[in-house]
Amino acid sequence: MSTTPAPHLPEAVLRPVRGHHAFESCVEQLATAIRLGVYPRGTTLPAERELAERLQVSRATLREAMAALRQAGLVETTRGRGGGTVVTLKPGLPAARAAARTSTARRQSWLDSLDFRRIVEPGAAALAASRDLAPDRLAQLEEAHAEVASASKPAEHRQADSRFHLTVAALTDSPRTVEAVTSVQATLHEMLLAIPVLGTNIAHSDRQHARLVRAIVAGKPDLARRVMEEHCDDTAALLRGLVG
Amino acid sequence: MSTTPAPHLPEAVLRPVRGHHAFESCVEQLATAIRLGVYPRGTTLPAERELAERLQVSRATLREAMAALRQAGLVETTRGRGGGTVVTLKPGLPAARAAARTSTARRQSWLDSLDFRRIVEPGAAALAASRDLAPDRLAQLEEAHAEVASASKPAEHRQADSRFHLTVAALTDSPRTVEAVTSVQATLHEMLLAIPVLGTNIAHSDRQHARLVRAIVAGKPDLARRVMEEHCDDTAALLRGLVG
DNA sequence: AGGAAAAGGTATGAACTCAGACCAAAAACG
DNA sequence: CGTTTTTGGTCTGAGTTCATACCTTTTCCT
Repeated sequence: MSTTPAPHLPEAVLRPVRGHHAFESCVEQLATAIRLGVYPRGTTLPAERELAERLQVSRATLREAMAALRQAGLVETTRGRGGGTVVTLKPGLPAARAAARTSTARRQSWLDSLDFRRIVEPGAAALAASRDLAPDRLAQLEEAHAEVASASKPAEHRQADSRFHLTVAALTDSPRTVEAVTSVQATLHEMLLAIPVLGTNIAHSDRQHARLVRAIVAGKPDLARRVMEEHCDDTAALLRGLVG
Repeated sequence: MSTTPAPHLPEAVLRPVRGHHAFESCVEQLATAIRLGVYPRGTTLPAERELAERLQVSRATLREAMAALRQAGLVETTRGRGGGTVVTLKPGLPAARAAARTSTARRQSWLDSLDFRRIVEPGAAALAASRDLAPDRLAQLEEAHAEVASASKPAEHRQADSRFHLTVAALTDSPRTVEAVTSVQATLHEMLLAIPVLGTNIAHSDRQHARLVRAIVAGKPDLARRVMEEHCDDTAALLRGLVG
């Protein structure tokens, strides 16, 4: 009477429920935002009550997360009006390297991210280019690009690059797209910190960014997608060679 | 000393931590899998212990979710060896319609899903077409397509259609892609249940499915992507007109 | 018939999370 | 200079979730 469904779908569809330990999710999100440069060194995070509201957790839980960030040396906190929690992390080195040898599972997840990125970021670029963007939004894009091009130290360049990609995603006005790109950039950031940086790669990458900005500003979705695809392919080739 | 970051990124990047109430996430995932036809009527769900393992929750929590599904009339449970939990939901009507008028937030989320889908599903189709697929995987695809084409009642067709799209996603072997498509299909399913079905649309849709299958089997990523884009655009136009 | 195995059903104590109220410090404001 | 306001720090009781046992029912196999 009871049959079994074709096995390939259930296996693929059911995924672990994440978010036990709400405070871990908070730490992960905040640490990611800080490492990707959404909150650069020296900036102040939103007040605890506001952050708790945004992340939809109780302040108690958020504070645990903050304590963890503090202990990890990512932020420092001062009390009283005008106080708050300030980012102190220097962009380069820290954390993440701890798990020295990358496990097989980790590697699988990394490679998966490269595939997913190749879908999501070009799609986001095309969607952004198809939007009718107000001048101030285009200015955000140009500024993000200028920051990447002008970054001197590799670590700063890395953060500026993440910010640039997130800015492109934000131009889509699509929350789910932004979420996907954020997630992908977090993994990518992790991978890039694990390999040496090459000046040639950075220069090459910057040229692609410039082309991408032009395509988006000109409102050419197909071109924007192709440029971003090329960009993803180049990064992926580099990473697959060095971590795969 | 403490500056504030450019405002557009934090706003976009920080998203609510989901998964308070682990059992709600379980209910959502299982109900979605059942409604999308991953577990069609009459099939048996995996044993509680196995499901708990898969979803990474305790059995206690999973059982609460099962109780909810049981109470909602989606499943029935029998004890003892050979027993288990069987899907009893008839594909068509139930649930979801409760929230009659769609709130503005809901509508926003729906429109966002259409944008995100237009990125993810064509990307998944292209990736699937670029894989070197074993014959049995192609057979899964052909079978899923045959099920869509041969479904007589609209409700069954709807489930078969979801299964077809999930099968395409599964061919990518990319967990994150499958997750994205699953999520998108869940929202889409909800939307499609809220509008009347038209025979012409179904026939049109089936032709696009057929073209898609040919493109994937032939290993033509660009073609597969274009076909899927067209398919998404057509559905989106229909839905935007009827729910927007 | 009689066990072994597989499935759901039950129970318990520890840990986590929540909401809300309240305290303390420090800057801004009049 | 003192009051107000903003911000982090603290506490508490109720509700969830977890891990880990153990029990009951039913079927399959010898």
